[in-house]
Amino acid sequence: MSKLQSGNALIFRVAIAVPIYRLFDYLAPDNIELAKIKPGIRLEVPFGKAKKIGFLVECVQHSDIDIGKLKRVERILDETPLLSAKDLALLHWASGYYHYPLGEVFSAAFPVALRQGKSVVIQTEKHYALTELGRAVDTEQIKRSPKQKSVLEKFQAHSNPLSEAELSAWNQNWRTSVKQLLDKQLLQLAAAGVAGKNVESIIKSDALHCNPQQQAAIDAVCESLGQFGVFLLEGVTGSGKTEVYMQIIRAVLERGQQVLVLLPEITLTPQLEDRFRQRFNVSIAISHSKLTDRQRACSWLTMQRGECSMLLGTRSALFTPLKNPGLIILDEEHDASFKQQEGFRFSARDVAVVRAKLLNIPVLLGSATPALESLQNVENKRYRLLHLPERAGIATAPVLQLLDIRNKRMLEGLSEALVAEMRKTLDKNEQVLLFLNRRGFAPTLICHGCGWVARCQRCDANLVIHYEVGALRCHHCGQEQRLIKQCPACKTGELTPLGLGTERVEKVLAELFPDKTIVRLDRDSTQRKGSLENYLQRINQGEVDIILGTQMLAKGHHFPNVTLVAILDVDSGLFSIDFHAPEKLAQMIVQVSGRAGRAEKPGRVIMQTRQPEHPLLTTLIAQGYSSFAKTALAERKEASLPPFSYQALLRVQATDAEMPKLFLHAVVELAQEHGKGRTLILGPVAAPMARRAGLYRYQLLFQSSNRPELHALLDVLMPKIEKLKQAKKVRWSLDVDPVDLY
DNA sequence: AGCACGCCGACT
DNA sequence: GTCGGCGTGCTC
Repeated sequence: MSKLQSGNALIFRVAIAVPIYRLFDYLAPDNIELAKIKPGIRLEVPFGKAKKIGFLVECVQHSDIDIGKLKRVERILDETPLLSAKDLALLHWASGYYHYPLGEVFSAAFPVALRQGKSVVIQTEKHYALTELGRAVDTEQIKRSPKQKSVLEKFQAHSNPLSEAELSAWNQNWRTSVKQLLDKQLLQLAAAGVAGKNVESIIKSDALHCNPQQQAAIDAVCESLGQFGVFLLEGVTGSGKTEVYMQIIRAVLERGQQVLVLLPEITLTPQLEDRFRQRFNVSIAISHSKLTDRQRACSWLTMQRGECSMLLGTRSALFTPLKNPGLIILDEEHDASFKQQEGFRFSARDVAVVRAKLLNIPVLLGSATPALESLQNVENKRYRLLHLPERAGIATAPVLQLLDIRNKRMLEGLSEALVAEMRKTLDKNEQVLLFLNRRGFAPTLICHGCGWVARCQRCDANLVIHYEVGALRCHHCGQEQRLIKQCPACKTGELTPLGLGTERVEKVLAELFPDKTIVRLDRDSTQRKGSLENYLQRINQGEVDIILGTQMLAKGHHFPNVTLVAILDVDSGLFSIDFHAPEKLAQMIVQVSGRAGRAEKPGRVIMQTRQPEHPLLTTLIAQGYSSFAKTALAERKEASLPPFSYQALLRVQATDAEMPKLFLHAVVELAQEHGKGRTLILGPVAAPMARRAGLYRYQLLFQSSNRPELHALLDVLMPKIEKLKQAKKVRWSLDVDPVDLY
């Protein structure tokens, strides 16, 4: 009976956001207009006991499941798909490449509200504009309400409407004032600014003059508008990358097309946003994790509808649909935060390239320190290199030098030579920036009497001393306990802090330079909202003499008054088991050195090292990043490491100490049954930190010189891994093209 | 992932 | 005698 019916039944194949490597078949709803049913539309379907939102993948005539057992689609949520056929193809590709369930990939592409099935007519963001009255009124007339006055001045300073997001970015408490100004008819609701074709309406302020290399880069990308091409824009800090971006963006906007700009971190969005807003007269949508779901949904929808021509966002904004795509820019393309580190572990850089290919548009990758993969792609002629070799204007590049600290007396991580250099700089009323990538006071608390060390209960790691809050903290699981005074093992020995953290350096700096203002910038000192901005402002106003900080200093912020940068402990990056470490270290050194100096006051970078002959350091200093990259790539090739081979890392963790290993042994067995071809299977081995947050961790590395072969093996393996009985007792995930191996 | 079903310890 | 622990299995 069911077989007879199956001949003409209409079946929907649906992707649902569950961690299952399979689609689900449903009976089509009754009375549907088949012409309107397109892949990508959202559906509400019964799933187990609950209802879920699914995405239509295809309509078919036949199901492998007995037709009598199929449930019926409850509701069709979209008239038309929210994603284009090309973007749907992108999601299919990503699901296949990252071996991640299609439903989850779809889910990641949609904003929260839409993946929960909300209607697309949801509140789009309101925009406000001055009325005629508001334009004409003198703000002095309302000086008795200073908040309203400042809001009105904000509007008068901008010629175009302001969105809720822009107002929130400017001042958190704008709503009351705006409401009062609306009541006074000084403000009105406005339509969002749409990209015009007319030049006057796009450009607000003039372009800067470009040097020939900048112009060549602009021309190269502009000639490629309307077709696929990958451009790697390599230029040091101050070489004028942003100006190149803006002039290309202008050309795209003039074609009436949209631009997607991706940045690695939220802290960098306001800076670029400001520069874009000063230049362009179009509305700019923003999308990053610090915005509310509603704000993100709004950005997504306005781009999808073509109501906005520019989107500035982080990794997760990559999948935002574009009604009229023209260009993708990915700034700081080497940055590891473009790789999602849990769940759907995609690389925004690599997916952006595939997306540009599908959309037939150019993609522009920018960096002062390109990823080795990207440089190899230049070598392969897959990417085209656009080089900006000098600092724009008259700025000169900082000088890098090694400071040999072997057998030198050290004062809490500072050599006498460095302190002397700091004094010289400070005496000239210039600022000093010290870089140490370890927060807290000291990374180890050891007993001088018996050798006991404060260890984390839940991780294979030492607890870090945080004197300021009187605590011992684990930087891996967040566990915290009171700082103890007496050794719990021998009860007699003296507890001594071992090693160096920013708190400790701050303390010694205060002793060495009692009359100088010191600011420490790390995760602990900038936790309060707005405090980083506050410090940065004080630094650039010259109220600060010495800046001390971690990784967070390496990105984006520029300190023109800093003329001396010191990297206190460059050696800790030289000896890592991860083959990516030298690349990361070189990038960090170049990025940090880019923070300093300006035209008339060039910066100097001192690196304290006990490895002054280390080839990484000497090559980087004597010949620059490009030469370092060549050497590093040659080493990778010699060792058959990426990008000369392809990797996927299977990670496992469990509360049970033995299960992860047993699970991976079962996986190896599966792979052997299937014939692994030329793919190497390395492991199982314990993860470099074998226990973390109470979980035991193991991993298995797949590596092949042939990418299709590797993926063919994973294609067969994944559904089988999912069905392994051991799989239910562990948490496992596959990381394709891993960027850190632990 | 959720959410049920299903067999073994401390409670009104 | 039940409430509920989380082991195991399933979702079209």
